[in-house]
Amino acid sequence: MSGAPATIKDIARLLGISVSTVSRALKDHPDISADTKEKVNETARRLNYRPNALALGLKSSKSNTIGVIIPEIVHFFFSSVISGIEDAAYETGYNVMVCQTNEMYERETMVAKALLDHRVDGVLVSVAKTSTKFDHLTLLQDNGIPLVFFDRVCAFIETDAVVVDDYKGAYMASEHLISVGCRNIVHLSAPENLLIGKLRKVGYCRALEDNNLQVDPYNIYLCDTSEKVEEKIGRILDRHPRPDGFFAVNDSTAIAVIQHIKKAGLKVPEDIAVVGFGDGPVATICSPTLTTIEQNGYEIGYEAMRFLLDRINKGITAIVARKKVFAPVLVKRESTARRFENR
Amino acid sequence: MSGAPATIKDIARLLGISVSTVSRALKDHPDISADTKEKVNETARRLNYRPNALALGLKSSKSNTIGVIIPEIVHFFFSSVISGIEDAAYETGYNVMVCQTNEMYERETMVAKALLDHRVDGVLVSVAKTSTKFDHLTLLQDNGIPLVFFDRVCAFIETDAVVVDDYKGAYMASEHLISVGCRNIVHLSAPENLLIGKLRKVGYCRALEDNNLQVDPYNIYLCDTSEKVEEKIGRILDRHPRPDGFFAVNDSTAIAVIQHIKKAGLKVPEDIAVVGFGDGPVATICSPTLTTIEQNGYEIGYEAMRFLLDRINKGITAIVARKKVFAPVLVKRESTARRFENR
DNA sequence: AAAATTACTGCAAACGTTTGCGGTTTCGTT
DNA sequence: AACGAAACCGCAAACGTTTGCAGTAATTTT
Repeated sequence: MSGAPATIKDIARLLGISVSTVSRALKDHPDISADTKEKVNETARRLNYRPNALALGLKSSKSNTIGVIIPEIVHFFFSSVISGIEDAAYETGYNVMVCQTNEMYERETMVAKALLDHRVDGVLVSVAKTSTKFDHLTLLQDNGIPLVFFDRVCAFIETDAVVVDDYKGAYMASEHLISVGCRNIVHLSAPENLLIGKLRKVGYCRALEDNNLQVDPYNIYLCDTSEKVEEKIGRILDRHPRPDGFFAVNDSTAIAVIQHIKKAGLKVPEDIAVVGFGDGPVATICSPTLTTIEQNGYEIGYEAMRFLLDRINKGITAIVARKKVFAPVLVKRESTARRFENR
Repeated sequence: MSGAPATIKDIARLLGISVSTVSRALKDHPDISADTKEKVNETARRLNYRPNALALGLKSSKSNTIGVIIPEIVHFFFSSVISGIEDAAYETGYNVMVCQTNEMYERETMVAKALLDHRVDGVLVSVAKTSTKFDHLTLLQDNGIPLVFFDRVCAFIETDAVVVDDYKGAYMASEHLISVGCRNIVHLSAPENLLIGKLRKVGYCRALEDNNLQVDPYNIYLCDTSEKVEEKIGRILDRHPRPDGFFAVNDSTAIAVIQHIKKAGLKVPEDIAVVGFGDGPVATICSPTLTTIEQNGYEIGYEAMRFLLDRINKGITAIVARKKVFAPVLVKRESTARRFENR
């Protein structure tokens, strides 16, 4: 009852015919008589025969598996991406190997190699914060494994990418803060080696400049987690003049800021307005609800998978690098809901 | 540059030696001279040689891959579980295939077969809400693939399981509501075919009985998502006498309830106290913050993976079914923070 | 009745690895 | 000078599958 899975050989032995006949019968090959096919199929069913994907993969150099390299799974945006990838993969008969890097470069290189070992047909990757070298990714490409980036793109590698328009999103967020009267806006940013960190910062700067506000370098903090907010928020709120707006690089940072502002006895949005990035479920749960930039992880994952399938089917080199850029949407909520204060 | 991965044959051909020698050299076999080993290793490095896991798997009937069947990835608890599994797998050199069922029985059967096809070394599963037949899971066992359940256990299959003590958690939650003076407590429950749904309901009932409160069947609603809350909350709040406490089967349901109570002009916890289950990050972000039962997904995933590794190493039948039950912890927050009202 | 067709089926190689066994060298002993 | 033993190395089979080719039997054509 509980043994090794049945093979084509087992069927052949049981029926006293050759494995090639069994193989052809199972694939409904015209060479095989209806009678034999019937018998083979019946026996296959009875033994719960299932073709060995490793053998198939070895023979065809196709594993029907794709890899996903992702910084953190426990994260609304990233888990949404995986969900989109999963659904797209399921529809097309692919399996998904998920590898979490926990933002560590070393682990990223390890999992890239593991995916190569497994001869995955393609890899979707969002790079870790700490990754500055990318040999492990070009290694995949050099071995004929197509790559598609999502969200965290690596600028040094020429391939497809699926992202939201980080620059524009940041610009909209910052301009919205200006439009509700903020004049001293702090930006809590992600590291610059991440393209999203850089682009969102540039969007912030540009929005200020276009609205005749000075970009004060002291208003830009490297601060992209709630832990770092904990560390730095005290100093920031004590500054004179006190900032009147925050644009945080992601929602959880923004919410941490809101909580600390409230704890300090100040009011959001009256004293300080806050905007996040991502529009996760927390944005509607916190109080006040959070104005933020929508970023549809599911769609991003789904589209990235479509790109990858294209590359798998057409050959890795057949396509020039494409880019799918989702337009960001500003979702206005309570954390910026105040009357315009003209000066 | 961008071709098929190098094989042991390529190395053999390049060096004019046999594949067996190369294979042994790479494994540092004593039969092979230091000189040859040196040359082989150098060439392997130069060609970026990586052993083909499919070939290894075929030969050894071990894929070094485990499968995870999970209802929904975009879910704090489940993604935490995956994260724990991932980390434990990474430490032990396993890869993880993640399959999302979206709570659909049909999809669960499909992914189970796909995992069987890939000859995964074991499977971790949390069953879908709609699953009432489990042939697809016994199929795995019958093929020698060990199974371990986490959270959503299937009572009809004899194998290891890792869960929190749902009964006790529900008991604690309900008793806590009673202790802050609630006398008319509604339970929003999950379907009974889910063991967690059943156990949490029983815990609720028992807590009431033990405290000399009648269990009113009308106080138990099948309602385990925020959408269902939307549907049913109006009728519930209109009842006379109005409920003064809610014990929801999970946090997102609890928070949806809180939001609707507030919208109805009532106060939490003064008019109605609310307890959830899960202790996700939302519990500290919502307002009032949510009293809830802690459920450490990461630990559950990690431990489930340990169980599975045990079974993989010792053989599927060598172990009697074990159960790891995490003790639930009641985390008291604002949603039940009110003075005790003795009658 | 012989030849040609049709309808089936089997052999063997290949995918990339591992490994038991046997085969050559090369030495050191006597 | 001859022998045994190290020290190296290669052959071939096996894992489960597919597939070109060749083979055999039955049926049709001439």
